[in-house]
Amino acid sequence: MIHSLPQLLQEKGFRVTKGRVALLKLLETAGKPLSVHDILTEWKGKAPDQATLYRSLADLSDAGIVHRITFHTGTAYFEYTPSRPHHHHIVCSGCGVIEEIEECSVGNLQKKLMRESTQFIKINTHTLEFFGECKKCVATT
Amino acid sequence: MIHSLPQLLQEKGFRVTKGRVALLKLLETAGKPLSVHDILTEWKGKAPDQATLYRSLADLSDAGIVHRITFHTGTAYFEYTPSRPHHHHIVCSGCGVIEEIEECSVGNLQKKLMRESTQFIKINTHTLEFFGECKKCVATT
DNA sequence: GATACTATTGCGAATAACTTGCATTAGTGT
DNA sequence: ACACTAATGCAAGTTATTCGCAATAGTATC
Repeated sequence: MIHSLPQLLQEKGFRVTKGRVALLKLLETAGKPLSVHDILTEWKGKAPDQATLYRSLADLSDAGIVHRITFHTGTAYFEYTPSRPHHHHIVCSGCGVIEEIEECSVGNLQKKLMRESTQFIKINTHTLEFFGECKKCVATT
Repeated sequence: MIHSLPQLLQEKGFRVTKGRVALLKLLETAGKPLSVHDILTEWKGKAPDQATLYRSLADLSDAGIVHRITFHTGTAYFEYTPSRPHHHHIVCSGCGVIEEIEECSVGNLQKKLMRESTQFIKINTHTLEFFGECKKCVATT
């Protein structure tokens, strides 16, 4: 870890509050995307208000410290980004377990699109998610 | 068009109702993904109840006649599938305009994942969406 | 350390997207 | 024409997320 979490917040111009440090620590430790619901239950009693949570996540997301993903269910998940580079996921349609995929092979396609598109000039980002069934769920079907 | 819309419904075991035929026709004619909100406003007065709409779309989606996509905003969009093969989209972050992408280069990655994943045995589908800025929006920024 | 300035928080209510229960309507096969 | 049940409409409920506003707590300055 290059920066401490408080440093990271400070550098991005945020105030170093207990809540935000704890939120980042939680996301960092989780090592997988968490939904707001996940975060609230993980935190039990001492959880911040959900409005605060949404606002914090929005701010941190704008600053690039966390990454917001939306799976096909439509609910948002958040990941701590500094420690992990661009990557994607496979989600199990049965139990919802998420596996991380390091490889991303869409770079070339993206370049090609930018050259060929009639309407688009700039492509900022992309999402790529796979859906399937994990061993457990295949076994119980 | 190989099948008429009523035939299509019938073959999949659905009843041929005015509403569902009209819904399919709307989606087919639109030629782009529509949200439930889009559909309701497009239809103005004679629109079906939204509960009916959601139920119909779920049924048609299960039957593979329409395809459900979720962009990063979290709201669901629906496309008429029979006339168009597997494809993806670029969405403009400014105005929301959607362009279709024919090419899909993730087949190899998907095969590789299935071989290498420790948890996943089966991959059913994937989503790939690009986000960027269209000419108009780049110009006005 | 006291003070001022404003980002951040908590609380309550509001909104958007979607779902469910149940009685009614309308396709479908006989 | 009749029976059977899928499909619909209506009202209410749920879940995810946002907003307004007053209270609180970092931060910089003195």
